[in-house]
Amino acid sequence: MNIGMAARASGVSAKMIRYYESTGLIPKVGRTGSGYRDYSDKDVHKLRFVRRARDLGFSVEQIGGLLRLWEDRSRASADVKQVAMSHVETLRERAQQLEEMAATLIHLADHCAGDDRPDCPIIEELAAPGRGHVHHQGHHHGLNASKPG
Amino acid sequence: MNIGMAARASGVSAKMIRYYESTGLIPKVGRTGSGYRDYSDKDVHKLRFVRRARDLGFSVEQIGGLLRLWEDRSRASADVKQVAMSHVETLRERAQQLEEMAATLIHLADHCAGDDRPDCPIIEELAAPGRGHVHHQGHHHGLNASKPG
DNA sequence: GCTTGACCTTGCCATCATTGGAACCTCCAT
DNA sequence: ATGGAGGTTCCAATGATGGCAAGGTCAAGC
Repeated sequence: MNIGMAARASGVSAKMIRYYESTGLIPKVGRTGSGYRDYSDKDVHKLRFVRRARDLGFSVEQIGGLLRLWEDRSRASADVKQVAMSHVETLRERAQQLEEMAATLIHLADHCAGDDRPDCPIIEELAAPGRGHVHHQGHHHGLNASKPG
Repeated sequence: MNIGMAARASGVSAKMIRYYESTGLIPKVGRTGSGYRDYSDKDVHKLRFVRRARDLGFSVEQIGGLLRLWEDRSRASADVKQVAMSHVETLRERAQQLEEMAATLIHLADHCAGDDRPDCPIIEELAAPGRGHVHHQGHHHGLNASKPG
């Protein structure tokens, strides 16, 4: 099966399949005589696994761990559960931080008339860290890069 | 004031101050005879504004808009409020998606014994999209890049 | 057999915010 | 004068993905 077929069947773009292969997340597949990658149903199965884990917010690195767990028939279900629950915690922390930001903004906006006058407590609060509630969490990096939708 | 001082006073790293200047988010400041950037209290004020807006999850691009609104004394408070509320909505959507992922994982984990036996519905569900609840949202990019903590 | 179009290959660039490092220059205190 | 702290520029990397370009390949139709 060509990479395009595998992409359609797995929901992982051809681009990403090649990327996953290049990073070692998934093993190199065989090639046809002319150099085309050749995928088996089993390969597609693995790609679907990756896709679903991505949909659940696991990083590619974490998925590497999940794949290893998947293929290790002797591992305890507790090992998998531990990874899953640890990820749940991370997800919830992120969600809560986003909601805290939203709450702070709502709070600021509540005091803004929202009419055609220029006075705006939102801007003023951003400009002058007065009595406001803007939580500054430490390094917050790439927070905006998360555009899940 | 040197860039290091300005960094400490604003909470924006010197590195990022230079970056913001290079992208035009903040205007170029004056230089001393020897080429050092020289910051006034007003410059630091602006940097603090940027910092606080970043803490609230605004993108650098959005902050550009906020700075323009800040400096436009004739703009209506409604304009600011609109930007803020629109951002609130974005934040809440992201938060909800993260929570949906968490809920799905919790659901899977609920059916996992979490003991030393290998049978694990979490892995099985990832492997075989059976009756599960994994929501696959479309493009979801950079979801993991958001490591807020 | 030749053309056409769809598909594959590799490789490089862009994103977004941020950090790190190298190589070099400047300031200040000893 | 020397050392160290801190400034300057430029380049690279992160993570996951999309996009584009130049070229090879395959299958269908003429």
